[in-house]
Amino acid sequence: MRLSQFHLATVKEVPADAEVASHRLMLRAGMLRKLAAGIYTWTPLGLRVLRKVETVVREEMNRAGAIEMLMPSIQPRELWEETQRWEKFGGQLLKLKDRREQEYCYGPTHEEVITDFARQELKSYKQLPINFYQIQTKFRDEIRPRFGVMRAREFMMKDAYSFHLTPESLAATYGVMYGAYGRIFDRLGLRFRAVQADTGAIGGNASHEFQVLAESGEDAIAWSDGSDYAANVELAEALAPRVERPEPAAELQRVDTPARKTMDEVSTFLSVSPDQCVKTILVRGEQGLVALCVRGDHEINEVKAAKLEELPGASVLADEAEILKATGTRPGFIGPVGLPDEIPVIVDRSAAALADFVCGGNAVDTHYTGANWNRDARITRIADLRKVVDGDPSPDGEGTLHIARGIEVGHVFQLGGRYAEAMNATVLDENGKARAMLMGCYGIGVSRIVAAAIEQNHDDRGIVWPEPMAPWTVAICVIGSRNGTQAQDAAQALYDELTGHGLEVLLDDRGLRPGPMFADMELIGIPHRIVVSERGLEAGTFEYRHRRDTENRALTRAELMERLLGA
RNA sequence: CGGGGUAUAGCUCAGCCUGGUAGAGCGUUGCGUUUGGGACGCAAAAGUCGGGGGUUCGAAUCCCUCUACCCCGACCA
Repeated sequence: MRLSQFHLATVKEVPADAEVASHRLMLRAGMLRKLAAGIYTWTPLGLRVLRKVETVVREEMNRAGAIEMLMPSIQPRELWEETQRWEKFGGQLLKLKDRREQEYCYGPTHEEVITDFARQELKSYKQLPINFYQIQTKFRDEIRPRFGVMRAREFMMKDAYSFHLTPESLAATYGVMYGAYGRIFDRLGLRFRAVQADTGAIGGNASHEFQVLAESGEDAIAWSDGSDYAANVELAEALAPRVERPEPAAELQRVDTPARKTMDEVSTFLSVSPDQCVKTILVRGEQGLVALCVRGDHEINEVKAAKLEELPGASVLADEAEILKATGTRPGFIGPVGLPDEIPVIVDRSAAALADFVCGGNAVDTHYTGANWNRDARITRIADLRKVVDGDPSPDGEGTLHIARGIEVGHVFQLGGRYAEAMNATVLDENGKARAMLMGCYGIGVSRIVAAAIEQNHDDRGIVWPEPMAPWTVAICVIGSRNGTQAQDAAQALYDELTGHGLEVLLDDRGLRPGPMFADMELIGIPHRIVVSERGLEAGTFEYRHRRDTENRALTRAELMERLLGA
């Protein structure tokens, strides 16, 4: 590509509210233009990168035996009623009406559409297993879109759906997809981890997330330094402490703690370490209020809490009025001692191992000290309720957990029978009996990968693309082109030769001064840069510099070819 | 959904508190100089100050309202 014939749209300034590196750099490099909140135009430059990612994904999906297709982005309400997700999916579902008042949504995912397709197309177990995929624009009406395409509302996604007669077949395809995902992120040159994950709104059994490691990531992942265990913190199990609960040694005592509501305030005021305190929160589930207790230095894990049998369905934090009515106190002073009998008290494993602890006094401005389970406070049940923290033992018994941040770029699920059953998608088995199919689903955030790659690969001059994602592999910069055609001719010849070898080359023939030209090439992150100048030509060399280098090196044409084309 | 903020030239922003007829940098156009790390000079084009309403002799500026965008929170007591 001759740059004079392209639309390169780099800019010097970027809005003050572009916070993360990838967002700023994508705007500066002119890959993106914002159209509305969470909705972006991909410029010609941005699209080249997006296509690179798509290509790798497509090749690996095909290699793994998945079959590409394309489903509509607009989906009828009726289909979503069949799985009850028209209501359950929540505010992220963008709903639309046509001129006849028929209702639709813009697809945030395609389980319903593919299952509908499958129930019409697949009739026999002999057609199974089969795995369909598409690469397509999706829309989720995020509460707070941010960080550019990292958390956009409209985004590009690859989604695949497999169909099976048996759990063994599903597990086999799941394994194949898991392997394909690893290859995709390896090929793209990303540092990532596959972690055990919660299945969330989509539902199902086994599930892994593929997380690109980055400080700016919105997800927290727990990994063990003694094994290959890794899990989303939502899922990571917090083991019970190895020590037995000590015998009570202190008297239960009510103490005044005026206006000390938070754990920090209480522990400072009473000079007691937070790990000798119990904090209690009240949540309202479908069956009434439930008290959840964790140690003062721990936090409740909402995903784990939602799985408690005492809290079926949706639950929310109790409001002040409810708390006052049930306990006679306000938030900040709730404790397990003397709670009404009808409120179940679910205690985290670590909190349950405490003796002589501090907890809320169930009266405004008071706490208890010297409280003990059983003697002073009921335990309905002990459960794993808290988020794991750095330094916890690994759930597999090997090593210690650490917390890292990641950007979720892929997610694989074994969905099981849920959707096929709800939508009556069956095939006949060997005995001629109709059986609901089992499903797997496998997503990759194609546009998010572009942002994630930049988070991992940039410096103060701009983007440093992993080669497979770069918009071009080689940039040729011409210096002194106004003074004559010698350098221009040499650059053109070099361009022709490299292009002839199948390289994607960008020839900067804009005739700019060197400063702006180099700055642009570095900003947009082209891996290899060659400078063609009169000076070099006289010496019989070209000037070469890799994007990661800080020094130029003078190479002969042969040396240059060897470097770029391999031996 | 709650709270806060912003909206002024193509872009990034100042001006608003204290009302008096519109500014800067970058970019763009023309001419000249310059040509190895975001050059310089001269000249120029470019804004219904987000929309609507009000107060006032006079509104970018004060008030009301609508819209869009951004930030924080919305389960840690």
